[in-house]
Amino acid sequence: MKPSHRATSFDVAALAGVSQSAVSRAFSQQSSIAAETRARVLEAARQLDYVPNRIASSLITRRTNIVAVIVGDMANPFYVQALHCIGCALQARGRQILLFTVDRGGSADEAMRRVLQYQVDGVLLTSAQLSMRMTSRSLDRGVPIVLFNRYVPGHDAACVRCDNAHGGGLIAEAFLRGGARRFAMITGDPGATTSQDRVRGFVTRLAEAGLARGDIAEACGHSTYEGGAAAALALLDRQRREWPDALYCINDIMALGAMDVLRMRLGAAIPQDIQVAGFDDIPQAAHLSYQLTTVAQPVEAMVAEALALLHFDRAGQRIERAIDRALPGQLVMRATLRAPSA
Amino acid sequence: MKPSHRATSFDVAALAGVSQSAVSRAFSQQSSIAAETRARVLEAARQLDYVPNRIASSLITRRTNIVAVIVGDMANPFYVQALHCIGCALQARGRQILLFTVDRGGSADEAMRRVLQYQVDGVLLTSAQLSMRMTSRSLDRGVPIVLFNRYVPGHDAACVRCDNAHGGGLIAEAFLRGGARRFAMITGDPGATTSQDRVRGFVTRLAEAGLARGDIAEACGHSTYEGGAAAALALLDRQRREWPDALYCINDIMALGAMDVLRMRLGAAIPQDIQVAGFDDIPQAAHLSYQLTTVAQPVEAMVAEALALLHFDRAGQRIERAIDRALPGQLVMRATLRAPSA
DNA sequence: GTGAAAGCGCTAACAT
DNA sequence: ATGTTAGCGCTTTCAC
Repeated sequence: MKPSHRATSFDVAALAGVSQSAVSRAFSQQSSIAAETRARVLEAARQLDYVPNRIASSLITRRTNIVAVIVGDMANPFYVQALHCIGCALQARGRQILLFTVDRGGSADEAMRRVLQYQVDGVLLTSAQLSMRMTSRSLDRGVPIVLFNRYVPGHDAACVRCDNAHGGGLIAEAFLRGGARRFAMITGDPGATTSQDRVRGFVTRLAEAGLARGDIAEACGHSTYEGGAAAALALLDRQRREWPDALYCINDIMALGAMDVLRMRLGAAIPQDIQVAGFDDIPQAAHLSYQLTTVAQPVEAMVAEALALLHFDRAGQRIERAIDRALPGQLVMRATLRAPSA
Repeated sequence: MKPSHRATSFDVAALAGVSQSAVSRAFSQQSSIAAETRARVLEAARQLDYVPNRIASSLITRRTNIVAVIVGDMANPFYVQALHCIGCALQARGRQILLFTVDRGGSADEAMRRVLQYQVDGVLLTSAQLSMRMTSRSLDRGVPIVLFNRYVPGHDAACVRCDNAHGGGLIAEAFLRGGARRFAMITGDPGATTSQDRVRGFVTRLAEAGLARGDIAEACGHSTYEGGAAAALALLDRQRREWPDALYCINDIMALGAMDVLRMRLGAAIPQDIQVAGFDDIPQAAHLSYQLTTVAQPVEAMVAEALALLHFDRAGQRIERAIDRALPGQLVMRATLRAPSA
């Protein structure tokens, strides 16, 4: 017969005929306890369906094994992918995600205020802005923060990101190899370094080929399928002969919207009439309908790096600040770019 | 100057010149405390950047304000949508999600074992199987479980789902109105009631129109884009004249894969050569490239219902079991079905 | 190797 | 209305 309520370590101790602290030791790896005693405790625990209460233990150990993840844009498959990846990596280390969602482009300060109520071991922030003040509050309390793909110059928090400028350059080169002459781009949130860097790398590489930024048509879209579609329409809904022959979208989700408008609304053939490229390599980019050429972010490596920066091992220690790790992305050639003319 | 470590209620009490319990009361709504005292406490808390530690308080209140959400299929946009919706609804009530991911089709038992280490207020399970034994363990401990779209007959846990059979019928009727004669379907995990019900409703309605199940071609795909593509290929890669003129996919993500194979690999025109319908109404179904006719699940209502069944108000009380709430879905007509011939 | 005892930060009686 | 006190379930010295 089972107790109607959770068994505690005292219940187990009583059944096993040992002290309560022996029960605690039985469930800890590095405790000195006789193998025979541990076995007896574990058996008693099994009978009572006892599992140590991590919430209770965290009170004294000061580690909850919980990491807060603040996601700013669940509508972008890339961040879903990242979230999934973070979850797997964390679970493999016996930790869990406490999830906080923030409206697209919104401030994470409100979410952070809630985060601080829980004694989380660290905070991972994806695609959301966090004020300096809030960052300091968290860091001062000994709660490390790592920004995922959202570097803020002069910001105190550590940051892991794809080398966005480098990736933008990769796309520019691929376009040039494909024989593109007239360029256009769809940019994202002007305040986000992600967008800025992806644009800068692209423009810089084009400048090396003799193209002035003024010659590159551009529209700013908000980073959704619909945003990409609207931006493409604004950019290209005019006389066909004025069209660019290459369109760079600073992320895949907007590229999908742009492609659909191009083909379905404007009657363009891709890549014959216009070449298209994105950034991120979300799963949909590989769909047969799109076959989008893009830059793949090294998500797994980025997640591994981010978790490393959270410094779980040396809890409570001084947190290094202003770290910025940029990992190179990789060009994934698909069907929206012309193969280099041989 | 700030303390290098988190301030506690004692620190605040000392600064405000009150007792520690007064601090606790100041942060609780329904406590009797003089407005003047509360103000003084709150001001002291502000100075020390104090926030009550929910982990600590949950030890005595036995409520963590944390709800475990186990997600079995992050690759299916529908469950991402549901997760997002759950997060928003929960946050609005001051609660958070502790996220657990499980491999597609895998058992949630292992995740549940981890869930039980935390004192969560409830568990929401989407797209994953949970053994009876594990369900009982959770329920016996007073941790309520609600299955989201994964009804298991005879299972003890409460369940909220879309009326999948009804939805399947809706699709069958729409196909019939569109003049379809020869039917095919791509089913999902044979063990999942979601797939079974969607198939049953479809087949039943077709039977009423005089079609035997044996006349309906079918292939089983695993519920991904690739799975849908592979199933479509297996089902239709033969002489064109043998083709069905209507293809029902039991979820949208497989429908996208099937459509792409149909158009790009098999040269079919949709809906002229073959009509297609899905189920879920994921965001991609509305993309211009797909314009997929489907059944929209009432996600918001389902989430509201699921949270209601978690019974946050009456914590620790007897949990009703074997509840099954099926909410009707709604047909969303788009371009992959022919309009009824007038 | 094991038990006794002291907290971790908080809430909730219980007095006053 | 406020302070005092006793825990919530656990880990961790500290003796033995």
